[in-house]
Amino acid sequence: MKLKTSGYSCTSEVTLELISGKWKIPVLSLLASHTRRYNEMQKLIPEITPKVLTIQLRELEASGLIHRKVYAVVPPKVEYMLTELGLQLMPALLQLCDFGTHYLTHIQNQDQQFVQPSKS
Amino acid sequence: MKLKTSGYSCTSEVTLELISGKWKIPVLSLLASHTRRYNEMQKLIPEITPKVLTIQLRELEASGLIHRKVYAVVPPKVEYMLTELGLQLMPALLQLCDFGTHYLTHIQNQDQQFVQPSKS
DNA sequence: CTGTATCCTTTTAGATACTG
DNA sequence: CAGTATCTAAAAGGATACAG
Repeated sequence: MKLKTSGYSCTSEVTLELISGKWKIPVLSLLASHTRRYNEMQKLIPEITPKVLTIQLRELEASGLIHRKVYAVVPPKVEYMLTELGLQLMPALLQLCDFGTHYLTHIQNQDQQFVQPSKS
Repeated sequence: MKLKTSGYSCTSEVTLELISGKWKIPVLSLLASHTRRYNEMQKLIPEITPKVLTIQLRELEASGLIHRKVYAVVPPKVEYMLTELGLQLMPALLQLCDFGTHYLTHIQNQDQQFVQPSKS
């Protein structure tokens, strides 16, 4: 996932590209509060396979949003954490949450219009 | 692209799903300022093929972000515009732009560190 | 003018087994 | 523990031609 350097109609596409990937948001959410180890994330997101987890982590690392800290010990120990840049992404992510929440309630209320109130 | 009703770890994933698609942001950007006709958008985004443009428009319509207004005339006339909900998405989109811009300058400055200043 | 239909390529993710 | 390797499936997008 190398970021294009041109051809964007809007810089929001850059951000979108950074967080596009089925497990990027779950991973970033985990790292928002804690430093996490590989194994730990696998357990917290049981549906993700090791291959895909590795890919998502490597892409986030390559884009500079997270840092991979390797300890030279046996057995291996690797910690992942947000970078300063990754931390700066959080407000935008929160706003996406806000709209997502708004959207879900909006959709729900739309449905309600077609539900007949019970005439008790 | 039917929206899942559960299984999100965060509601930002809902929003992300709504705007994921190679041409969704360009389309939304066009509609942010004007009502647009199909043909008009094809000309403004020349790289998009009619099939894909139709798919993206239909998905945005299905998710309630845009409205498709059909005039019963010959030759056909169809106008696309943001819904109220689509309009409410704009602040989040702007914040994605902000971070995207910030990200690009950040990356650029990182590169600069490896450029040796010329010793004239 | 506003699309559809068909075929093909690319991208992304999942299943499963294995390794330093 | 922290990954790789291989194979397969599904989703997304592009090229091109055609239709009401």
